Amino acid sequence: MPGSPRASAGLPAVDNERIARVFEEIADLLELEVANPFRIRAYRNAARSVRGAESSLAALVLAGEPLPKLPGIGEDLAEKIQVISRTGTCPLLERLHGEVPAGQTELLHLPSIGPKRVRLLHQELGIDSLQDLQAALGNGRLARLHGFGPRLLTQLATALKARSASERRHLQPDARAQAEPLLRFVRGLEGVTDAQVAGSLRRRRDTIGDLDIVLCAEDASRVMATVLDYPPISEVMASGETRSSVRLDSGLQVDFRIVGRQSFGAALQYFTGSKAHGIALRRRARERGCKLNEYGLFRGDERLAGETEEGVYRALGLPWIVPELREDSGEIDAAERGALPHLVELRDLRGDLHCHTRDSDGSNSLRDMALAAQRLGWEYLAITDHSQHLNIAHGMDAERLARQLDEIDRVNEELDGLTLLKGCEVDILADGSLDLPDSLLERLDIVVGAVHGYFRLSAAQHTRRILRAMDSPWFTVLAHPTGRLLLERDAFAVDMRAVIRHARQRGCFLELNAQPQRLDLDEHYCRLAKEEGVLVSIASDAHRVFDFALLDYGVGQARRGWLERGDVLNTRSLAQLRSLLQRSR
DNA sequence: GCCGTTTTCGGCCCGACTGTTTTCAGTCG
Ligand SMILES: Nc1nc2c(ncn2[C@H]2C[C@H](O)[C@@H](COP(=O)(O)OP(=O)(O)OP(=O)(O)O)O2)c(=O)[nH]1
Ligand SMILES: [Mg+2]
Ligand SMILES: [Mg+2]
Ligand SMILES: [Zn+2]
Repeated sequence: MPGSPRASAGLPAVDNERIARVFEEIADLLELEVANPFRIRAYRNAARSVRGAESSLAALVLAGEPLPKLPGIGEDLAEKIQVISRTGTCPLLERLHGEVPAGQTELLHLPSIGPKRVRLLHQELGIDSLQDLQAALGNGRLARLHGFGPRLLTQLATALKARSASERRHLQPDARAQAEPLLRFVRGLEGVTDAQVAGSLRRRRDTIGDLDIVLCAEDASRVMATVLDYPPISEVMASGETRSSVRLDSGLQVDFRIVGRQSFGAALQYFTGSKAHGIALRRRARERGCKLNEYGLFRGDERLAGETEEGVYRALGLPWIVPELREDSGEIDAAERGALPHLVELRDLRGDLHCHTRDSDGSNSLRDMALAAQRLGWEYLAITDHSQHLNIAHGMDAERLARQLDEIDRVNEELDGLTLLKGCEVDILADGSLDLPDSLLERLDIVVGAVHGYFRLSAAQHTRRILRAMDSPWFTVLAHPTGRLLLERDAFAVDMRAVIRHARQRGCFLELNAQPQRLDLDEHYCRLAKEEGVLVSIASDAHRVFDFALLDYGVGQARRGWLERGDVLNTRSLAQLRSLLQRSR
C-alpha cells in the first residue's frame, strides 16, 4: 500500500483531517446504501468534531493516551478513531467499499442527485460512474427515468461539462468581488428594503461554496422575478416564491431568500448558518417549547421574535453571537454563560510583522511600503524580505540584507510616528537550520522563519525541523505554519501542538498569514495557540502597498479562532512588542 | 450512532422547490 499510515518515530501519519475524511466517506457510502439518516448524520457530525479537535487524535492513540471527550463521538466512534489512527481505515469502510460500486460517490456529489437517484440510475440503466452518466445523457435514455425531467437533465449536463469549475470552492476576495455588484443590483430593485450577504461569506470562512443572499421585501414573488433579471445569471436552477438558486456566468452559485420585514432577522440567522449552529438553536427552541424557523421563533401561533437576529437570540435566552463564531463549537455554551470572547478587530492592530519590498519579490520600494504603513496610522512595520535560499523570490544573501538594514536606518530617520523593524523571512532549511548566519540574524529585531520547500517530509520530520528552527536564539515568529494553499495544496503534516508548546517554551510566536489563499494558521490552530498561551501575529505578508488591506482577512480568521486583542502579538505597543521580541538569548 | 434539569430508549431542525405526486418523495438550503 503506498504511503503506509504506520507511524514512524512516535508520530502518526494519520492526522485529524484524514480521520474526518474516513468518517465522511463512510457517511457517503451509508447514504448510498440508504441507511438510517440519523446514523449518517452521526458520521458527518463526527467528521466535524474530529476536525475541531485540538490534539492530533492519532498521536494520542499511538502514545497510549486516552482520547478527549469530543461532542458526537461515543463509544463506537471512539473505537473507530483508534483503529483508523493505526491503520488509516476501518473494517466498516472496507466493507462498504466492497458493497458500493466505486463511481457512485462521484454521482452522489452531483447537484440534485441523492442516494435514491443513484440507485435508480444503477438499477434501471446500469449507470455507476460519471462516464456512464455522460454516455446516457448523450443517447437520451435518461429522460425515460422517473423524476428525470428536462430541467434536471440540463442541470446534469452543465454539471458534467464544467464539473471541476462548479464543484470548486472560492476564495473570499473572489466571492466578495461577485457579491458586491450583485448586492448593489438587488438593493436597487423596487420593493427591496434590505439585502444582506449570509452563509459562509458572512461567517468569514476561509473558502466559500456559494453566495447566500437574504432579501427583505413584502411582495416576494414579484421581487423574485426582478432578481432573476440580474444580467450575469446564466442558469436558474430552481426558482419559487421565496427562494431561488442560480448560477452566474463565472460558475458561482447564488442562493436567494426573500422574506418580509417581520421575518428578516430569523431568515438572516437561518441563512447565515452554520447548519450545525442553526440546528443547535432549533433544538434549543424546541427544548423551550418553541419552534424556530426562517420566519421567526414561535410558541404555538404566537411570534416571539423574528424581525431582528438579536431578538431571536434574546428570545432564546442568549446574547447575539457574531457570525464568525457560529459553528456549533462551543459558542452557544459560552453565550449562555455570558462568556463570549471580545474578538480582536482590525483597528486593534498597531502594525504588521511580515512584508516584502522590491529587495526580494515585492513590488514597491522599502520607503513606499513604510509611507503606506505610516498613512495607516501604525506604530511599526517589520520589513521581512526573503533569504537567499529562495532565489526564485530574489532572496537576499547576508551582504544584501546588511545593505537593507542601513537603508532601514535611513528611512526611519524621516518617518513620523512609524518605526520600521529590521527583519527577514528566513527559510527554514530541510534540516531545521536557518538560511542566514547568526552574525546577521543577531542584528535583526525580528526573524520570521518560514518553510518554503521539502513539504513531503513526514509529520515527525517536519515537527523536528520546526522545533529545531525555534531553537535558534534569533528565531521569533513561525510564518504560515502549515504551508497550506487553499484550493491547491493541503497543509503539510506536522504535530502542531508540539510546535505551539515549543514556541511557548522558547518565547516564539506563530503567524496567522492573512493572504486569502493561506489564512494559515486556520481557526482550529488559533484556538490551540490561545489555549496554550502563544500569541499570534496577524500578518499581511504584503508584497505591495495595497496588500496591507489583506489584514482584514486575517482578522476574520482570527475571530473564527476565538482570538481576542490580548491573544494577538501585533496589538501590542511598540515598547511592549520590543520586549516580547527580546528573547532570553 | 449519539445522547440525557424530559435520561439508557426514543427521539434526532424545519421548510422550499421539483416532478407527474393527485397527497408525496427526493433533494437541497
Ligand atoms: N436549518 C437548516 N439550515 C440549513 C441547512 N442546510 C443549510 N442551511 C442554512 C445554513 C447555511 O449556512 C445556509 C447556507 O447554506 P450553504 O449550503 O450555502 O452553506 P454555507 O454557506 O454555510 O457554506 P458553503 O461555503 O456555501 O458551502 O443555509 C439545513 O439542513 N438545515
Ligand atoms: Mg453558502
Ligand atoms: Mg447556499
Ligand atoms: Zn512572505
